[in-house]
Amino acid sequence: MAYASGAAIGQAVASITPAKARIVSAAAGLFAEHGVGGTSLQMIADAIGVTKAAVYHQYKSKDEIVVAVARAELARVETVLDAAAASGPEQARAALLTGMVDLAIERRRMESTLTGDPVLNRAFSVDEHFRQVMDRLYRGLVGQDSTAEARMAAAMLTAAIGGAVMHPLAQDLNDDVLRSQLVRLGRRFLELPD
Amino acid sequence: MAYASGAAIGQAVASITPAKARIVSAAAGLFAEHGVGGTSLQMIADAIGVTKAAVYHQYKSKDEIVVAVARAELARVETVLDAAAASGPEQARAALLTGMVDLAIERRRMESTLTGDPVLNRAFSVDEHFRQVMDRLYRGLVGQDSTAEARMAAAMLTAAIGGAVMHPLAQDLNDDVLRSQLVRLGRRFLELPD
DNA sequence: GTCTATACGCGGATAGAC
DNA sequence: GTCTATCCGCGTATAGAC
Repeated sequence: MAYASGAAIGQAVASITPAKARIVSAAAGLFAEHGVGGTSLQMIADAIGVTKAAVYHQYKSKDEIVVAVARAELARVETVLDAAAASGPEQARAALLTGMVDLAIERRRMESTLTGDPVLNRAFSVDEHFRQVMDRLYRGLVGQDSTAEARMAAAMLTAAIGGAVMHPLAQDLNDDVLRSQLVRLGRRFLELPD
Repeated sequence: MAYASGAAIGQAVASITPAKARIVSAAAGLFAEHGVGGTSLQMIADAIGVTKAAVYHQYKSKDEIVVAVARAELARVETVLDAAAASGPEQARAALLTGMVDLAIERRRMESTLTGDPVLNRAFSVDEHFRQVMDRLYRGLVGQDSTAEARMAAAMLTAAIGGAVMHPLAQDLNDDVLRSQLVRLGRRFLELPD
């Protein structure tokens, strides 16, 4: 399959009908569990109790569903960025850290797919809007300077958060413990005071 | 597909014939690029220039190939652990850190699949031998205590290293810069002296 | 160890009725 | 919006010759 040009990811969120929303929601969960490649339209259809044809009536291809899921997830990151920006320049970094931690915990299962799935990643990596959002995120975390060290710190921090929530070692920790530890330890990457 | 019980992953490394080694090597590369679900036996066969049937002669199912790949990768982690242990208790943590960094850089492209692929992850997470190796790894990194914080620190550090090497922000850094930054920031995270 | 040939089901995708 | 029915290709897997 060709998997859509990432350009579509960044488009304005089209009017989402309830039927489409159900599909995107179900698809997101299945992608998280089986990966994009391991999720069939039949599985998505079954999950919401309709036939494949009904799914196809909403989205012309699996590709479009992938894009819709990616777009929805990206929107959540933007929400965090906006909220952090609104909290003022002083607390922006800390707010960004806690916001990203919350987001990662919320979608715990999903996280690995979002950051690791080859299909999703390829779609994302060529998408301009996605890059802009990520750029905002990294700048918010490490500041304006684009030294190798600053970039690596941001890379490691986001990878650490995303990877830790679904890590086997963290499986038996409840969300609250997980959150507090992630925020606390995450500060070490940013060299923020405890 | 049923995907093998993880138990098989931990079995002693069977005598690996050259034919099997070629398959495992090709499969590992393809898994990294397309994910496990996105990789067909036809792709593996094509990659090494034989037919599907020839592949099936070596491994009775795709499942077995997945297990073999996982086992091979786990063995590399064990090698790092053994080397670190041999370096003496004083330098063990630092040696472990640099060893894991080297390993991650070596398989840069591969890393996301290893840590993120749902199929691989599920096979791993129920595998006893895998857990033992990971236990050794995180004990080596954060010490004997099994507090939530220690476990989270180990999870975050391994995720950070694995995730950072394939991170968009690190894409334009050469291996040497990447290595030194990872070790430096990793040490800071572990609160080891510079 | 590798091949050709083949079975069988599932995946994505479409047509047309309700 | 959803259905039934159908198409086609590819995926896994097996049999048997060389």
